[in-house]
Amino acid sequence: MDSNISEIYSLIQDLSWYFGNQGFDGECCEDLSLVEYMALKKVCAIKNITIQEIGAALNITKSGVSKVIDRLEEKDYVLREQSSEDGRVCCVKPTEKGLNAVKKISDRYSEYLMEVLDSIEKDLLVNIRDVMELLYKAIREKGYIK
Amino acid sequence: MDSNISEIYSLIQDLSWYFGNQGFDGECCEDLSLVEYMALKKVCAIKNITIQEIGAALNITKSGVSKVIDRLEEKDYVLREQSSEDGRVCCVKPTEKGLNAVKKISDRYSEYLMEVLDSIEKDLLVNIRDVMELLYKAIREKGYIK
DNA sequence: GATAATAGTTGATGATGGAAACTATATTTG
DNA sequence: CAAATATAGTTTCCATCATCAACTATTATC
Repeated sequence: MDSNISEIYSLIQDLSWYFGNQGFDGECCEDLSLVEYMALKKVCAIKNITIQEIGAALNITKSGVSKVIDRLEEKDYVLREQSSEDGRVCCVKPTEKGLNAVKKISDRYSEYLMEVLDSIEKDLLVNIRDVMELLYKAIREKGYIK
Repeated sequence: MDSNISEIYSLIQDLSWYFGNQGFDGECCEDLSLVEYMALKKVCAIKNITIQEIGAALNITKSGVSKVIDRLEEKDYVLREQSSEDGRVCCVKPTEKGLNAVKKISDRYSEYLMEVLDSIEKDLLVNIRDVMELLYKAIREKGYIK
């Protein structure tokens, strides 16, 4: 086992903890939980996304997604709409409030990251982005660990 | 706002989702939840760690940690021991089973990562590790986002 | 048209984390 | 040294939230 791999794994895990539920504090995110925010991001990113698509993207059951969308709809971040092509399908769209919230939270986190990476040189920053991108794409292609 | 920062933020968040609760599946991890595993890792890494130290490391309350340790102790992954120096303090130690579990799970994830990073060159791997390390250290120094 | 398949919702249940009250021990103070 | 205060950890109550299985509504198949 390449020791670099073990170290990378451990670093990702610890990093993930910071950006997971424990690091994601209600205060900086309006009234959104992490999963609500993740779902909202998908809704904003993909036009007319369905319940099951959100579930596939976030690795949660359709039942779980349905309730997340309930909450988001109740708080006026998204709207449900029946698909005109298939009456069984529920298309989810962001409201103006939803779009704004995603932007605001994203900005807040970026600002935090900017402070964190303050002393780091520009070209190294590009390198970080490239590395993260490569890593994420590879993992996404591979799918969730089973 | 440097667009690299926004992209890095977004990548970390998505990556974190994979390695957070949603990607951490009971099947590959004995009977441990993510928080249980994270706590167990701390217990294995730091000799005679206390409840509050675990809480500080994982950003959860002492009440929460107490219950996580309850579960870990019940499943025989850790032991509680009263500190000889201060009777109020509870030192937590891993059992043999606990040590083995951490190793096994860590290996399982590393194996997954190895498959993911299969096609990547050795020197780029070192680069990835360095970047992740830099990022993690910077974030840890900064503390949790508030 | 009847049957099967599919998308989404709902009710019951279980896991789990936080706040506040509580216990036990240690430290400070008069 | 006894009382008051502080601290570490536990427990109780409660809120959140995800899953499973059953259900509804719609579409596809035969």
